[in-house]
Amino acid sequence: MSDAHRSGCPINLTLEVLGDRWSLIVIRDIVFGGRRHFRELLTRSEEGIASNILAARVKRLTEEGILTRSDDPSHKQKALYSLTEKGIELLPVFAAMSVWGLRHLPVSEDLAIRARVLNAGGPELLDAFMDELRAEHLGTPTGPANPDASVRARLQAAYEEVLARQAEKAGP
Amino acid sequence: MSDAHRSGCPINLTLEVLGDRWSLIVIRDIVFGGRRHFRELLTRSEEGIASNILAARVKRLTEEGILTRSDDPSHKQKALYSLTEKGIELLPVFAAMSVWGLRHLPVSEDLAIRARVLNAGGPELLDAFMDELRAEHLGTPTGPANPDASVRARLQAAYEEVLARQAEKAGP
DNA sequence: GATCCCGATTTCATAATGCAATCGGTTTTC
DNA sequence: GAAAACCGATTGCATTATGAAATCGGGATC
Repeated sequence: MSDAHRSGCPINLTLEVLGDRWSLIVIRDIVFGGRRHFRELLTRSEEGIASNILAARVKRLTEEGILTRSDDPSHKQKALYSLTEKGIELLPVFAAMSVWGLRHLPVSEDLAIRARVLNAGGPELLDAFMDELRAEHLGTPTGPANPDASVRARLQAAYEEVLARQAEKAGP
Repeated sequence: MSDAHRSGCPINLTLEVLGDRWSLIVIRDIVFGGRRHFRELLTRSEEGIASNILAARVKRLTEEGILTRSDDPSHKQKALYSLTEKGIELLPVFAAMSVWGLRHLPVSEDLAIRARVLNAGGPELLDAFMDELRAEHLGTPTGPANPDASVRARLQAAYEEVLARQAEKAGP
């Protein structure tokens, strides 16, 4: 990482940090997939990231203050990756990208449902999700009247429902 | 451009199209800078893009349906690049990235002011800007009661005001 | 104590990036 | 009407980033 920036434009600086094919994929899997360990990110990735690329990305994202790395108390050599507030606040970027991809690119229905649900929920659902991530990753005490079903669980349920529907359509 | 996608996830597909250091810079200069010609994009770029990179990007973005290329009637060999609706609808992505960059990265005040103004205007200003871009790039008839000052002109004015203030502070 | 799993690292090939010079053509200048 | 400037690229070449596959040493498991 060079200390010299191409320009001080917010969009440019954001691209210098996240403008590649993998960084946001890794963060997406942590945010939406609930992955916290290296192996989870490596093996349960839709896109099949290579281990050296993943290692480089988590290192870089940690240096950039988007992730933090800590030891998993239950397993001495297991690293636990957590989002920082800086990382959690990428959620609106994901939301905007999802809306665009949903409208203009050939998304598969099963993987698109999460984006659809998240978008349909509006800013309120987005905020609720961010609060949930803060509780999970920062240890922030949960806010007033925590809903019984977490946002991620709701997104996951919607995803699995689509999968089940596709399976039953394909062959009973 | 390979036809095989890594996955059908909206975020992944978006990254496959725009996930590099330059694509969004080029589009940003067209959207916010009003650039329409190759030379303008090449020489008036804050970040100093190389001509071969720019050529590759405008070609790719055209193939992806984000830009269109046409002949400038006033100048036989001048190419005019226009945004498509697909390109115009990247504006919310820029907005989200700007907000994040503004909050978490070392932006320079002069280049940040546009992002601040656009963000302060909320969804209404964003929509107005998108309508303006449609009129400019798609030839769409302007909507009801077109405001006398265009959104881009307002952003530009704010930018120049900051520049002037900085100049006067630096040396009268 | 053999085996498996852990977060990486090494090796090597390919692709992207970046700089400088240049292209064939058009338009402007004097 | 010749010279100069400008147009959107393209080429050649060096450097850097990316990526796939195999592998690492150390702990955990049984």
